[in-house]
Amino acid sequence: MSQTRLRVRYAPSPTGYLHIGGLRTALYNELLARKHGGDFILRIEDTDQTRFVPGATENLCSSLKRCGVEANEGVWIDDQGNLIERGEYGPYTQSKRKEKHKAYAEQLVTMGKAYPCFCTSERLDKLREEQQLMKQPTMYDGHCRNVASDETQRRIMAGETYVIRLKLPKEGNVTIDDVIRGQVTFDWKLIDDQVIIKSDGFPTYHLASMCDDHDMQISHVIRGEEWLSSTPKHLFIFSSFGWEPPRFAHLPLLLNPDRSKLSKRQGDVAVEDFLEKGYLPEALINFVAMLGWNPTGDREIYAHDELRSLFALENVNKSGAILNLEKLDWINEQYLRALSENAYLELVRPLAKISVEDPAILDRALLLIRERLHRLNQVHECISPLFQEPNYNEINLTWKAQSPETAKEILNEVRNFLHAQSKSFWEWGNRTAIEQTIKTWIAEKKWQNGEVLWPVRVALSGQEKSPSPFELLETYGKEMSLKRLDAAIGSL
RNA sequence: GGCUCGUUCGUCUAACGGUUAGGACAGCGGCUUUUCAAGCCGUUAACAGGGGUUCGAUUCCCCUACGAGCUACCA
Repeated sequence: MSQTRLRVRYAPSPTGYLHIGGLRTALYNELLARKHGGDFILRIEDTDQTRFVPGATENLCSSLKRCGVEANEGVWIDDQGNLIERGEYGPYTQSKRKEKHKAYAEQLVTMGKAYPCFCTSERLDKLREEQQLMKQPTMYDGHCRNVASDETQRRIMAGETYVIRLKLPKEGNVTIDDVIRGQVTFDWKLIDDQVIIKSDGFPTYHLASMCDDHDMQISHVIRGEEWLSSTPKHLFIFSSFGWEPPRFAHLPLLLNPDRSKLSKRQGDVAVEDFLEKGYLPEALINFVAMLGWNPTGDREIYAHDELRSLFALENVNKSGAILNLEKLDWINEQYLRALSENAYLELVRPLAKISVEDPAILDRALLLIRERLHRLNQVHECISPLFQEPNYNEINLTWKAQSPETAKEILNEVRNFLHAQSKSFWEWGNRTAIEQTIKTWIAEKKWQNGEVLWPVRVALSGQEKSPSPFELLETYGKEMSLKRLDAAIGSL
């Protein structure tokens, strides 16, 4: 086998957003390319004019970019949001290659590997109906397969609309050698004479994609399992031209909880929605990479670069995977915690969406809630209770059977004790010392921790469930802490 | 209906003929503890079924069941 350069491609259609399954396909392509020092190409397959969505290509590119799955060739979005193409095998937008496809199709016709078909869609519909009624396989009946070439010439000249279909063998079989699935065999007679040029002159996926793959010297076609059964047609195109086909690798599907093909109806599938919900791109990549493949089975967290060096296409699973969103949350937490304080704060500050007089206090609070966060979109709901004006009538300031009088008395003593503390007591980072000082003092007073700490904590947070009083004191500082204690005392 | 693919704890997975079938998430229990969260420790839980091949099958082969994909002038 010739020693060709490894070149892979991700080739989505611009019909909307980047699907989470598409992200995984793109990622596996990218991982393989990076692992072997090959090329990863992004090609846009926009041959279906009826499904084209304006802005979809930009969206696709920017979602990929945000996730760090970047092609080194093909369609690319620059920092200004402009689409550009780079590389020697362009154009990388399929509609711009229409003439090449048409020429290839005509070449197939002259070679006797394809033929023009004049059947109307009405005839085809009727045919399919009849076949279904008779429980026959629904296939094109070959009506135009053997029309004499001078007649087809005449009808084309007469302006009849037509499509071009592949003239597939009627006997024998093909076997494809899939990197992931091994050998898969199909009978030719069960494969339909696929349309390769539509009546609007545009090629279908089958022709366009394979010709482009050849022209762009793609060495491995890594795509979803839904393509497995059309691979024989693709192989036929390659062999008709005498081209060496790429290796094929069909990835298992991503599934809904009911095991059907993952769809929008059953939850989020758009990468941008996941990002919007506050999953970190690195976490999403990590998650999606583990859906169908794991380098060892005893580790869950892998950085993108590690994946690049460990990836092995032949070890990808054969069976589909349901998304375990709880695990995604967990992975996201791991990444959230691994962030440096500054990186975390910069990410999270704009999401607090509350106004706090002292920005330093807000930062401290943001750090305080970090370990309670699963997703970034929870920042606001987590942080805002800490800055709401407490309403002490709605919550229980007393611990267990404690009387309000006792609570009030204790809070008063705590207030005075705290008031008397030196400036260094209130410094950020002093949490452990704060705890120690207070606990020692409680012990000296012969109090129980609970009868002091519950009222203090509730007075500070205004919540029955909250971070510890020590953390709150450290976060709020002297002024805010005393203010809240006073307010609580006043309410009792 | 036809063709094709798939099937290890609820979920994601490890195992490439010999293991008490491992890990992770979730669940459950405990510890810690002023509450919650986190953390730590422990624990429940799987080879779809039946035939082969083999000294030995989760692993290889066949059948069945179930699930899925495809069956367009969509990709």
